Amino acid sequence: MHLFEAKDCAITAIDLVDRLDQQMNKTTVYRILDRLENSGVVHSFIGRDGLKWYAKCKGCSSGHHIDAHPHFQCKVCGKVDCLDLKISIPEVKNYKIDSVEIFLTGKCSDCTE
Amino acid sequence: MHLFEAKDCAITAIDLVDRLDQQMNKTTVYRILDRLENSGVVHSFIGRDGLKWYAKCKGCSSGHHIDAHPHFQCKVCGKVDCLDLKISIPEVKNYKIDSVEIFLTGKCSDCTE
DNA sequence: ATATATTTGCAACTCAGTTGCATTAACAAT
DNA sequence: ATTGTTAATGCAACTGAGTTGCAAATATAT
Repeated sequence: MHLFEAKDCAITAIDLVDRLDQQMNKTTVYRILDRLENSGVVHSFIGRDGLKWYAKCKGCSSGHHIDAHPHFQCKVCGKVDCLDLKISIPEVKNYKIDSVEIFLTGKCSDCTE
Repeated sequence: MHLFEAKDCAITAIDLVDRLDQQMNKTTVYRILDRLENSGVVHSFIGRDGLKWYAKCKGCSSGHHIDAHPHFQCKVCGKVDCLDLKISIPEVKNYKIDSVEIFLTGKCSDCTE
């Protein structure tokens, strides 16, 4: 049932909806994604185009996602990867920081000729 | 004409559209924002809700925005600020990084009781 | 004054995501 | 097994930010 989250890189919600079109309804996909996110199986983030991306969690727990790992989108092929990289955000005066989201763009190795 | 970008913190596109409803058309606002962004006067980023935010640039040049400064949204009041903070992203093997976008959430000083 | 290019307004459209509601499936309890 | 209750699904209609096409208006140049 929830097995379809075995993708290694990130995927957009609509992409999943389209891919599962034969098997289940749009609404159902969105609802399952919500549930998976709340239970800490996947995490989501918003790309520069405003689309919602999903990727499976490694170090996240339900309720609190460790969002500190950056996401990288290749400008050429459009693929999005979770980078296994720890970025530390310094304390900022007057701001109590709860969550961190980092979105990088550039060129992935596949597209670097 | 372009003077309305004197806001100190960030503002959403729709918010601007609504605020300027009496003075100009929705489409015009979006087009002016596009132009302002391309000419390096403002920069834009996408919030967790998928909305487009705009804020005026300090160290950006047209064509290449210095996006390395983080944006912070207060979970209580919803306000978004540009933080004057330089985050360095380490080199990552197999990834050529062009742009960096950092979105933080938490509590701002106004909302910390 | 005429021609050309740029800017604006309006309406209709797009499309990712949501909502309401009826239907079905899952699971208990008697 | 049968009824009752809860959760999961499907479908259609909606929402709302952002876009597009095109005509009208303004500006700029010749």
